[in-house]
Amino acid sequence: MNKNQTTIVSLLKDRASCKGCGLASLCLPVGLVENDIDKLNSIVTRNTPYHRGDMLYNQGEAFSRIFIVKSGSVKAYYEDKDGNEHVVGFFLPGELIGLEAIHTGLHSCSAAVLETTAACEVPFEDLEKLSSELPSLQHQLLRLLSREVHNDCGMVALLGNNSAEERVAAFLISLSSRFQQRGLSAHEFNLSMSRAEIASFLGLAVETVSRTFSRFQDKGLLEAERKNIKIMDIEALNEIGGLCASTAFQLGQKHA
Amino acid sequence: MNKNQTTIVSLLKDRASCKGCGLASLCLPVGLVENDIDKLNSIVTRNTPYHRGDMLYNQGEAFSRIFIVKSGSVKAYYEDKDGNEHVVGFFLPGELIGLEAIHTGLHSCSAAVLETTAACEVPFEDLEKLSSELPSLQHQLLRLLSREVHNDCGMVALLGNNSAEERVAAFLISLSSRFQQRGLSAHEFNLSMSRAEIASFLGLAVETVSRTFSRFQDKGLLEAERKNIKIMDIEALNEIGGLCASTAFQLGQKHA
DNA sequence: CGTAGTGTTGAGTTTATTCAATGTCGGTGG
DNA sequence: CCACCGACATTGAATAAACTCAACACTACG
Repeated sequence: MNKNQTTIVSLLKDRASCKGCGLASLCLPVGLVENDIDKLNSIVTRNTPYHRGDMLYNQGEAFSRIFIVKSGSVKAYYEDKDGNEHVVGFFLPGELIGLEAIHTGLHSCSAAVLETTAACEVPFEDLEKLSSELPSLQHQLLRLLSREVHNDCGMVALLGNNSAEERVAAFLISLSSRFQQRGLSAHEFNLSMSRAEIASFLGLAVETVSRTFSRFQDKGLLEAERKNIKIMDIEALNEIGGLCASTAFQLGQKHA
Repeated sequence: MNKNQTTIVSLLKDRASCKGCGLASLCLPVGLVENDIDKLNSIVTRNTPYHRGDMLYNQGEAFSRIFIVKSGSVKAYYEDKDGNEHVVGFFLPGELIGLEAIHTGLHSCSAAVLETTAACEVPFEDLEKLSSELPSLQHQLLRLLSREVHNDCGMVALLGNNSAEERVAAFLISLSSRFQQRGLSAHEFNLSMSRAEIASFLGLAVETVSRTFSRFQDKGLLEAERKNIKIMDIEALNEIGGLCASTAFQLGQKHA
């Protein structure tokens, strides 16, 4: 991981004015003063918690606002003409949801909450307006969009060229590093998504994901007890999921 | 295709001040007046033509500027630790190159010119500065980044869930529609990329791409004479490469 | 306690891959 | 001008990886 990618959350987490506001992702690492943060705060809505199955938005819906995950997790998925669901990303705390819709003004996928989740929303029009007043906010917004592009490129490379084992390893490493970034354990965590959702995201069959978990377990790389994952040998996983390890690609992570 | 996605190129192509300047993609469909376009022009460098094999930037290099394709084509690819090349996108006229690097400040992939190509470059720092002065330019920049995110989501969905035939069909349809957007024929065009590059991008073996072309030809869907492609039955191809047809996803197209 | 949802495991099949051979185009030099 | 070479493309046959189908296990929840 790049040093200057250090999440803004950690940099701001003890700033009284921003503590727990969920805006950390949008506050530039440097540059946003208290006064600016107040302005940002004023356009943000803090919603009551969402629950498993709640929708942040639906495919085809008009785009008006983006969401920032404060805690919990969300999946983005696309439903094809036959009604099959295809997961295109997972969002963890600090990540932005809905950026794919700016350009058309319509959401091309749906966003569903995976577990009890706190998220705030920002009307995009207001955010855009504020961004032109605050160059550092504009900069951060561009960076977050770019990060998304970057991560998606990594996914394209992974899906295009890697085996089931490599995909699963890369996925686990990505989650691990994202949890670590938020100050959580990099070695033990809970999966909020089902095997089927992981499979869909990685372009594999459920059975293949399950088998791969088992094989990793047999090799002593991890211990998987349903949703609970304990990574025992992160080095070895890194070796297998080499693509993202060897580059700046950070898979599955949708935003900073 | 969405009506309000109409390319800016077409909207601006007979504006004297912007004609052939390559900036059409950045000029907001509405909102940028002559004076603003002059400002934009002043930060843009017009390079002498590039030739097959020329690099716009290399993986790992520091990010400083973005490129806009005026004519020709460019591939973006990522080289893994074993030296294997993985194509992550193709850029056609009007599209922006290098956006993936904003967030880290380093290019995570390389951009190589596929045929004689004209492209201009814009220092990103200047572009960012100008964007905070011109809200409509900021808006357009965000839209272009979002479009990239959107398209990459489509690629993830395609690579994750579709067969070789579906991928190749979707790829051809994407090219066709992009050529059409630029006022070229949607039914007959030249591929500037090799079968190997297509295969890498679609996550297939060269042989599979070749066989798929042959099968489409046998079915009368197209006539492929090496680089020259004639699409005979675009409806049927649309049917096969259904993913992108049924949604707003526009595969492989990196930017507006 | 039973049921539905989710996850795991096994067996056979399918799809795309790999390996290998052959064909075609475009350029270069005799 | 033609022959030759290398890069690229196509085709065939055998292989391997992941998929599908099917059965079974576990857990959670009513």
